[in-house]
Amino acid sequence: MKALEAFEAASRLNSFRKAADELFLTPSAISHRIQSLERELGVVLFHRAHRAVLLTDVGRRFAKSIGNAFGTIESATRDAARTSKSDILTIQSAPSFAAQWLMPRLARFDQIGTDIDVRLNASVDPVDLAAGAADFWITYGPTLKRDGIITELFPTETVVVLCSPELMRGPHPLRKPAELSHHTLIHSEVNMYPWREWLSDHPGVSLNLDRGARFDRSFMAISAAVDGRGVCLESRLLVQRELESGQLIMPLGPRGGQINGHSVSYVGSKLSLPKLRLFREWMMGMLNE
Amino acid sequence: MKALEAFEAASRLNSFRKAADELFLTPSAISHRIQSLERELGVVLFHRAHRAVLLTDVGRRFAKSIGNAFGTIESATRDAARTSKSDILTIQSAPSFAAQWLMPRLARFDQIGTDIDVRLNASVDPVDLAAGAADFWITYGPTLKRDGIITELFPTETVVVLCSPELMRGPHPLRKPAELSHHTLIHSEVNMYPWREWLSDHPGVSLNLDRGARFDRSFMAISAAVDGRGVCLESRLLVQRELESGQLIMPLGPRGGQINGHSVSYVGSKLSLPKLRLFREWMMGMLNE
DNA sequence: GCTATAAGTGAACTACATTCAAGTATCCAG
DNA sequence: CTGGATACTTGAATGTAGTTCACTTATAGC
Repeated sequence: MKALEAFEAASRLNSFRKAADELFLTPSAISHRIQSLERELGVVLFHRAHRAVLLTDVGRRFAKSIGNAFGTIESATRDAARTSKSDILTIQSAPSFAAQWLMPRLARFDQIGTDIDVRLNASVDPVDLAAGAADFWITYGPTLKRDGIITELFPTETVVVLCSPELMRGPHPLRKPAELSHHTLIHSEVNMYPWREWLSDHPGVSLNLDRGARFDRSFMAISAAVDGRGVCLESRLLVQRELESGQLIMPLGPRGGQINGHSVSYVGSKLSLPKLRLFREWMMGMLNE
Repeated sequence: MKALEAFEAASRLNSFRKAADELFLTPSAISHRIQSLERELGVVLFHRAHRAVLLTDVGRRFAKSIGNAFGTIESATRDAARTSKSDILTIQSAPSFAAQWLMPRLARFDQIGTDIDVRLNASVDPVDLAAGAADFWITYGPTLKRDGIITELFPTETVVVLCSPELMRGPHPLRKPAELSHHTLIHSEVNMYPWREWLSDHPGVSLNLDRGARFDRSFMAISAAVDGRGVCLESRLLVQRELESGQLIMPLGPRGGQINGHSVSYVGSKLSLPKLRLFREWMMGMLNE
């Protein structure tokens, strides 16, 4: 093994002395190494001439292969060394969950010392888990079953009415469902529990569902509500941060419509990989907190 | 370096214990080696789980490259080890010189301990020395100069009349040139000193040049003479063996026509290769003996 | 809860590679 | 032609790096 190292250098430099210099050894060491290699192979690798060494035919062929091998080893070593984390975990997530839940918590995952680098793609595009396009796929809404793919539902989410605390200090503080009529409704178009559903759970309240702002992403609706532009109806899962910081409040209380919106899918057999198991465990733990 | 060996085995077998068994070491040694490799690279290569190890992402990538590199090293080692001689020297030679001079002497060249394997092609086809089709090209007759190609003339050859000793015991022993008329002439068609030339060097002798056997290769003419089928006119260079063994004699004495028939060509710059220099020296030495 | 297995740790040892010193061979300069 | 310089070889002495050992930790199966 070490003999090969010496041979590689000596064959490249056509000199034991130069090889010795390169490997910070004495020429004697190179000579010993090459000799042991020649003994092992039963073949003369160098012609010892004048005051130089010259490769034999086998030596030249051997040097070529060994040179290649050392090249790949070197580049592989460089590649490995410049990597910081050992594992890369790719997550494709529904944009709102990514923005509202994952992103704020990912820093904490980095800090539990797992040496895993998380790549987060926020997109609604379908992803081919089996092909390895991502390790986890977090979706909102119904999912389809596939062979080998495990889909786990998130804990049941509660959809509540949310608004900025500023709004309570305005001319029409919101204390009862009926008072919603004084406020701008913020609609999330893909929401599984939209204002229409809310209305049917609150008979006696009448609202004009045509007015208000419409967004196709929940995180935009939430952002609008934080800005005081109206009242939104979103899952508490997505607004934990805003509730904790006081940017949003639940004017009609913490109760609300129950939905099973989010789920996470992954290739079942890949759960043996530590990076998958660790992340799944961490995320499920956080979700159930 | 040794760490890579351990890593290669461990990654392939997914177990330190099995890697240890394969390398005739203790699992502890593998553990130390892998750890030093991980320290060097600054990257975790294996997840240590339960009672097994599992490659990380970088580990897997690294293992792939290292595996390839070890594969080429192994096959190169096998190739080199199954070679017997270190160098292969390819000679293309005029057929008669190959058969009559080279072949009988090559065994002696093998025995001077140069670790060179000689491949001999007996053919009159032109050979592209510059392209490495052969190391030496031995030709008979005129040669053309080319850039970088050195052509050395052989020592002057003497062309003599030759016949089987049997012929001397027949009804017409051959003692004077004029007595040739009683014998069958054997013609070598490519000969530079044919019977016609011999005749003009021996005025007063008359021979019918149309009769007799004709061969396009000297070695066939010589063989015919050995078989007692007639008298041939060949270079002493090609019949040394037959003269020594007594299969042929020079009935009219050792003097004869002087020609410069054979020459050897080679790429000048390749003479620095020991195999070329050694063979050229050996052959020139033998020719001048 | 107990046993068996696999890997991790740190100290002690040992073997092997390296160095050292002397030798050989070749080349070049005076 | 002689003497110095260079490059590799050789064999013994040395020193370090890699291995083993004894023990620990952790997990899985019974």
